Amino acid sequence: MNLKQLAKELSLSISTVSKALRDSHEISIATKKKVLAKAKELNYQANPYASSLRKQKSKTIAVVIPEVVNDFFGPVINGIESIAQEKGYHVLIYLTHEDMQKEVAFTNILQNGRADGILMSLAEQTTDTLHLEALKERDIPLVFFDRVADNIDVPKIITDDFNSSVNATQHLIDNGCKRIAFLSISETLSISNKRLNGYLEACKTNHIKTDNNLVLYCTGDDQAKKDLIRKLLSRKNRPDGIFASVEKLALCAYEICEELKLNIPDDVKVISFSNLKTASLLNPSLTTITQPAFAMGREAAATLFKLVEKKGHHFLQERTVINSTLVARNSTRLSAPK
Amino acid sequence: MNLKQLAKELSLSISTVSKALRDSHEISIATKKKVLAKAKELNYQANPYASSLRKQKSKTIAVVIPEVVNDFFGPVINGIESIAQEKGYHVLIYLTHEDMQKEVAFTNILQNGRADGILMSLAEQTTDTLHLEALKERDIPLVFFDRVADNIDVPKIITDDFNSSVNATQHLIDNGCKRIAFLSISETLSISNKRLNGYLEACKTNHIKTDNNLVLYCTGDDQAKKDLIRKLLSRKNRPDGIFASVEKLALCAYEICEELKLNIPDDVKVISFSNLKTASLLNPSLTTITQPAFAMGREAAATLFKLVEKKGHHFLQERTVINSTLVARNSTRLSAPK
DNA sequence: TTTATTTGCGATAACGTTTTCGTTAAATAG
DNA sequence: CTATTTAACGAAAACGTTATCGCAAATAAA
Repeated sequence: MNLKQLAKELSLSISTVSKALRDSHEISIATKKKVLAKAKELNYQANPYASSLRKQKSKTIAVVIPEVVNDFFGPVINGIESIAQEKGYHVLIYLTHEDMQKEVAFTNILQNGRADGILMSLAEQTTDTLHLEALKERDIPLVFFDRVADNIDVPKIITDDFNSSVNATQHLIDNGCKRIAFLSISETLSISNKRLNGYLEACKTNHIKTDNNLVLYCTGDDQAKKDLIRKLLSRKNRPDGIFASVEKLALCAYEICEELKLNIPDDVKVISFSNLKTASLLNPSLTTITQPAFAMGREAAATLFKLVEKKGHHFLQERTVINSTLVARNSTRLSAPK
Repeated sequence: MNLKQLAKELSLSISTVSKALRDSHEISIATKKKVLAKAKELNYQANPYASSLRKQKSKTIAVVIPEVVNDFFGPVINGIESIAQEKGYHVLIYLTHEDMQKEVAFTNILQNGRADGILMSLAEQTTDTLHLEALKERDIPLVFFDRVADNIDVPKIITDDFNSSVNATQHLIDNGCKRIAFLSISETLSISNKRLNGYLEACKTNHIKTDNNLVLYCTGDDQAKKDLIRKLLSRKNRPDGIFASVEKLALCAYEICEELKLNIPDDVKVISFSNLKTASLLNPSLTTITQPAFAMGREAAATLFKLVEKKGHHFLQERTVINSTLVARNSTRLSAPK
């Protein structure tokens, strides 16, 4: 069922039917009604590809993220999707699995207009940003969230990584930690470094010794991450506090502690950036810095749509910060003195 | 940058360039090389909408699921996406949020050829299936997974719901439960009923009394679900075992137990269909029936592509069953006799 | 040499929309 | 009563591909 057939059924021209369906003022109300009725009767649906081709707009956005089985990216997608639904947009999803090669491949694919805009959170491994510049050059609307590329001049939706990290570290210190390890995911990612800097700052303020051996860059697969953490916690002078910059690392730490029979929080306290739904049900419940994932998703999508719809293109804030909140639970509870 | 411009640069016709890019045998190797080189140089990317319009194929599949913040649907998406990536397909995602109206809206939208095929898992609330029949009528390839519509004649990827439920119930009984409650999500969904029947069967076999009051249909939002469970666990003759048919209900039960100061597993044992990554880290660790989510996603996608590519259309198995595994943990641990 | 066949390429017609322009007839203005 | 505008519609040209032809020239077969 296409316009041609519909037009024939109505004994009208294609253009009239098309205009009627789009509620053009050129068409009389009477014909509009007839057309609408017939369209509904025959269950006519415009071909999206013909439409997109002609209008050079696809009503589609692309979301490029590292993974989806994740209590941060999941709610972000919810946020994005909720706005997209309101606007009648479609959402394409691309998972990099933390692989920069895939990220590059996706951005290349997305240079051909398949999506009207792109929402993106970088892979751990992403170091250079040529592929992102290419998108910028092609003038494809782009918005980063969470894991942003600082050097690319597009809107970014982030949380207050530095301050949150200061607070998290302070929280560990306040609860008695003297030797705190920081678990990072990347040496290059801006978000990692901001969090690291917050940690370093808080240590400095509190005259806590920082040590390169206490900063772990946990890359690779789960096993590799766990091996690193196991080594850290097996040292003679192991840390008494762990600050995980992402959720997965906190869970790895939990598993290793169980394996090594280390008690959380008595032997080692754990705090993490995390949106884990089950944080309060863990053994022990996990103290988290919870990011406003859903809000970030909504904000990112809303910002992207402003770009796509070219309204005040140049007045968009470069970066939008939505604060995280620290939720203290048992994994950082003050231990009774021995 | 389009074919026309590329052709002009090469002093060739549009059709020659097009064929060269698609590696047609009609074109000499020499020209092919020239064309490929120029295309790479000018970073030419075919317009996907023009292509789709012409070929009546979009290289896109749609995934319609209830939610994404979920340790079952998340891995399923991974599975789907992994196959889609191999095949060079794009993935559209639509979230129903368990709302049948949205499910209907999405299926209507997807009747216009935007996607070459659809993967779907029904919403809790989905009762009638007219919207699904419509898809079938339009001959749009469709594959169900997990939450399937039994009466629609398309391939279905499921787990052994009945047997798994029998085993789960038996596990509770073996560990001392005499009075087991079943938490369901829907009165109509086929998957819910299969799981319920497995539970009923096991109870019958073991001469355990079943009682309508022990079967809870937990619909509505989280609060509503919790209210129902709270009421269940506050009864004078409360159950000593809970079988949650989905993960979320197990988590609600955990929260209510904490609220009511009920000890798991001593006061009440809990088992659940669940793919929770943190199941082993919970307090207490949760006994689960773990579904092969990733494999189901891959299988569903692979099946869909067979339909889309029309190879042996009619020889596809109606239903593919991939077994779940029961992982016993502390939430069902045999309690010491009082 | 003549006749077939193959090789390599170009013109052109779709695919189903949207949109710009005409074109007519009726309504309004002068 | 003419002149001009407006209202309502249709014809046709895009949008960027792909695929079906057609057509030479080159090669092979007779």
